[in-house]
Formats: sequence, C-alpha cells, structure tokens
Amino acid sequence: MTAPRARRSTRQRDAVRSALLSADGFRSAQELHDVLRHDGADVGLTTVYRHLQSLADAGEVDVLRTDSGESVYRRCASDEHHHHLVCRACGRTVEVAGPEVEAWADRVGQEHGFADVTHTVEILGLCGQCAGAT
Amino acid sequence: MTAPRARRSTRQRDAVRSALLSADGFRSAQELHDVLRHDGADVGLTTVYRHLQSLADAGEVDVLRTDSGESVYRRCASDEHHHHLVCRACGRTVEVAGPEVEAWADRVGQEHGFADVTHTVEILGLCGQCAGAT
DNA sequence: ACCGATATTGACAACGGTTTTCAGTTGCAT
DNA sequence: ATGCAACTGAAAACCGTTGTCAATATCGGT
Repeated sequence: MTAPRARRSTRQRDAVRSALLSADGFRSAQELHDVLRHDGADVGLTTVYRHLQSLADAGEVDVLRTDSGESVYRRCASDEHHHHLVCRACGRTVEVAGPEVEAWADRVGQEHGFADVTHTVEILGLCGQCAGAT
Repeated sequence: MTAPRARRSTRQRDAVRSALLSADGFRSAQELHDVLRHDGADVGLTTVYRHLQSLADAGEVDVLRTDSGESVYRRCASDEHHHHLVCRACGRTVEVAGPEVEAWADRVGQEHGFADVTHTVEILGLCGQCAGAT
C-alpha cells in the first residue's frame, strides 16, 4: 500500500514491457501472462497485473474495457491524446486523432454547465482482412 | 439458457421498470436493488440482474460501464441513437446528439478499410451543482 | 565484493460484481 | 380449475482482479 521510493528494474518488468511491444493490439493481463509463459519468461500472474497497472499509471500504456468487463492494455505509438479504431475480430488497432471530436465534447460539456470535462471515444469494426475472411 | 417463448408480466419486472423511471441517472443493479427493498418491493438481486439484462437486450435501457467495471443502467427518454453527458459526482445525465461525431467515426472507419463500424462515446464531467459544492 | 535496507515477487486467499443452479412459485391459455 | 412453461430467489459457482505475506532480488553505500 505504501508507495515505493524508487523503482527497480527487474527481469519481470522488462518481460511485461516487451510482451506489450510485440503485440499489435490490445491484450488482457491473462493473455499477456500466457504469452510470457509460452516464451519461457515465467512471470507470475499477480506480477503481470501489478506492472500493467503501474505502466498504465505512468501513462506508458493505454487501457480499455471490453464488453465483458475485462481490462485490456496496449503500448501506443503516440504519447498524445488519441483514440482507437479496433478490429472486433483480431484486435488490430489503429490510433486516430479527432480534433473535431475533442472540440465537440468540450462544447457539449460547456453548454450544459459541466466542468472538468473528459471523454471516452472508441471505434469498433472489422478490419479489411477479417471482413474479407467471411 | 433457453430463450423463453413468451414474456410474462410480473410484479418484479414492473418494479424494476419503475425504479429505473424514478432515477435521473445511471444506476447499478445493486443500487436499484437497494431502492426496491427500501420501497418495500422485495425483489431478489438475481431477479434485478435478470430484468436489467433483458431490458437492455430489448433496447429499453442503456448500459454503461463505470471505471470500476460495474454495469450501470438507465431508461433513456430518446429511442434514437445518442450519447451521454454524465456527472462524475451525482450521476445526473444529459442525453446528447452528435451528428458530426457519427460522421467522423464512420469516415475514420472507412478510411482504414474497416467494415461494420460502431462506436462508443461518453462525456464525463462535474455538473453545475456538484462543481459549485466544492 | 559484501552488506543491509527495501522494493519486488508469486502462490494463495480474499473480494466484488455477475451468472448459474435448481427447487418452489406464479402467470396465463385452455 | 388445471397444466405447463416462465419466473423467482437463496445459495453456490464464476471470473477477473486485488490483498497478504514470507521469500527473494536489486542497488546504493561501504
């Protein structure tokens, strides 16, 4: 519960980071855990959860919630604020900017007297490959 | 698991419906259960979950996921596709339309070769009352 | 290189929301 | 009224996630 005074670099943390890097879409903690085990990295599931959380807190990874309620993580190329176009079938993800959406959300908030306005915007679809494979 | 062939009208289903109607924002299953019990309606938690799910499937109520991962439900005034401006503090909700956002999402999907595109858009903030009560 | 302080790890248990189970109850068509 | 299928709800199962805590690993100081 007490916050660490310094962050140490460990085999496990690096393993989680690299597993994220080798993924091309959002992955759940358990999926990443499986990948790591398959690669022989042998990192505890608890530890995977902890690092994902800490990386998310640090802004190194983006977090989304699936319809089933589980959290999925992704190391995004852009550090800027952006949104995602995600393939429902394979998880492939494209990072997209949407200046007009940002403006719209802020304006709507203001019009209704809301302060401290944030928003969540995600686009789902079937990517070219998955749509073709019908 | 087998789908019912007919839907019956019961005291419990009506109770859940009316509890939703008297709420002005999104409510969790457990909150609704508490309200019902407080009103002497005495409906089982399991039953509340079942009806919320069935009402959601029928499109009678909208469902959102909170940050903590729990589902919250609301009977919306509009049957049309719309989004929500929700107060982080009190849950008060305003239904908003966003034609430009719809267009933007569709365009982004198309540009990247995605088919069957849907989107989720929610705006969060502090409503006038809650922001003032700091 | 060695030490000691302390951050990290991981098996396991606990947690919280949601779903399933199943035996008893109730609505509704006949 | 009667029968059947839908409905109910207490309890158990489920599942992702977080807390516990003893053992271990890291790293700055020596």
